[in-house]
Amino acid sequence: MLSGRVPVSVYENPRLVEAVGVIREGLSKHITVFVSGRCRVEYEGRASSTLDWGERMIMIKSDGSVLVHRPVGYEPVNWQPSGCLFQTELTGDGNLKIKAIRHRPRESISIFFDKVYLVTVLDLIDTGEFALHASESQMREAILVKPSLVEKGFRPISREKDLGETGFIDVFGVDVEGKFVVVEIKRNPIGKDAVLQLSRYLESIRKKVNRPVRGMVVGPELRKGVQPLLERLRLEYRSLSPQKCFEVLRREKVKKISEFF
Amino acid sequence: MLSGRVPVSVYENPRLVEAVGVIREGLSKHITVFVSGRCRVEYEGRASSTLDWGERMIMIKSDGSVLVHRPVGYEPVNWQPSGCLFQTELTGDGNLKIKAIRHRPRESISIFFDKVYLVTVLDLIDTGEFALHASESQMREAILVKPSLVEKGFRPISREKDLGETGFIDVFGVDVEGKFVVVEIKRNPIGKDAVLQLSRYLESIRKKVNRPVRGMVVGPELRKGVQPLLERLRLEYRSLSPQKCFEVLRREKVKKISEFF
DNA sequence: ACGTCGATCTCGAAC
DNA sequence: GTTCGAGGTCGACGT
Repeated sequence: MLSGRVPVSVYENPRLVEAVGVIREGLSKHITVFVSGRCRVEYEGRASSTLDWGERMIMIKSDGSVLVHRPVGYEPVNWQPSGCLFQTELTGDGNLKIKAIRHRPRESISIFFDKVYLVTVLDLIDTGEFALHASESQMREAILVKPSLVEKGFRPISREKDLGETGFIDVFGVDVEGKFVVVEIKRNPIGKDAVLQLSRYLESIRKKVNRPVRGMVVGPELRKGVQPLLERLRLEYRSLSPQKCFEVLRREKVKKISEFF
Repeated sequence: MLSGRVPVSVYENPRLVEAVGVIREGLSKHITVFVSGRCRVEYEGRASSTLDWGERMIMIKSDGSVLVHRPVGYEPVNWQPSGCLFQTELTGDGNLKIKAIRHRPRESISIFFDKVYLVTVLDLIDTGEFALHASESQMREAILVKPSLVEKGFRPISREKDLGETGFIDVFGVDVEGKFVVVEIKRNPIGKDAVLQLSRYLESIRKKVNRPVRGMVVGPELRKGVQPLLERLRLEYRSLSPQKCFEVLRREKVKKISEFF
């Protein structure tokens, strides 16, 4: 913790005029302001909305983003993405008004409080790294690191091959007999859409190369009803879980570090 | 306010063991718990993620949803949708652990605090109505109320017509000359995807009716490059803003009320 | 239960 | 700057 920094300051049941001062000061310092109280909200922009009086929580972050949260629900009922400018004031009829405006697109939300239960000003420091594992691109990485995840003897030639209008191929390679293999990777259960997409890719490639090309979908499982479609289109399926790929990449990382020393 | 209800209770810089008690009590009462402190987060489920140590804000709502917010960014860095079950405890190495588990899909997040700056328990009541104006379905409503928004003499026949595998038509009707008109409504600028979708709908309908059918996209504007595609496919465009539709519906509402009295 | 579609989607990358 | 696609998308609605 930095010397002298007070991470959290709390103001309980402030008068509205006091709350205005605290909120303005927090916003001017570009730190986080958390307000709870009775309010109504108006939004005007890409759409427009009104939210009648009720008790809620408002979070204003240092990057100028705003969240209005009801007591239930994962999503904020009203919000503003980062980059807002703020006006905080007492209105003529004695409410506390916070207005957040952004440009491009031009939109604003106005929050009117007639009672504030709590204002918290938070000066937080967060440099911790966030890492999401086993995404679709990481599954591709894992296959390039360890091609046998697809099948024994598989050798990748290129990744993310551009087919022009048709789209991209996840992995393109040759099998143990030298036949081309087009691999379509999915992190989620494979549906008909993915199979048809692969089918379109194959059609595009077969036009160009004029020799046998295998098509393979790779993912954690097949949705039901997809197997017959695969057979009809003469495509193949290889089971591969994101977790397995994560393991492969983790081992590779360890290997690289031990080679380095 | 309900007699005796204390909307907000604040605990500043509690010892972790005290924080455990307060959080458990809040969760058991199914009210909102807000925690700020130094923490790390692990997620395991559809994907997996790790978030290293840093100072953040955690919101746990009465419906069992969880949000982990960094000091910047509109979106939570980690979260859990509603319906979670919770375990709150001190770990062997003296951290405060909050674990939120949900089933279908099976996933969990674990939040480990080594310092808690603030625990706030909020017993909020929020019955205020939320109204969003000028959605896509409201644009359809407006067209049914006032068909001339599409063009003079247009008469709607049906809405949300099912085309089986192809999808749905927003509005289907006849023009002043009795020709069929298929209307595709968009609240946002119209891109190629919407035009191609309309084109597929038309193809499907023309097979069935075997007489002239006009296709029209209706929305606030055309994305650039879409005009040539419209011309090539012999489709039409009619400008209509969500705001205009909102106005039409508002006037209709006023009219209905005045007819009632 | 599963699948499709819209969203004040948000966010990031590519062009 | 705009456009395009992915997301632990979420949430609503229909089957």
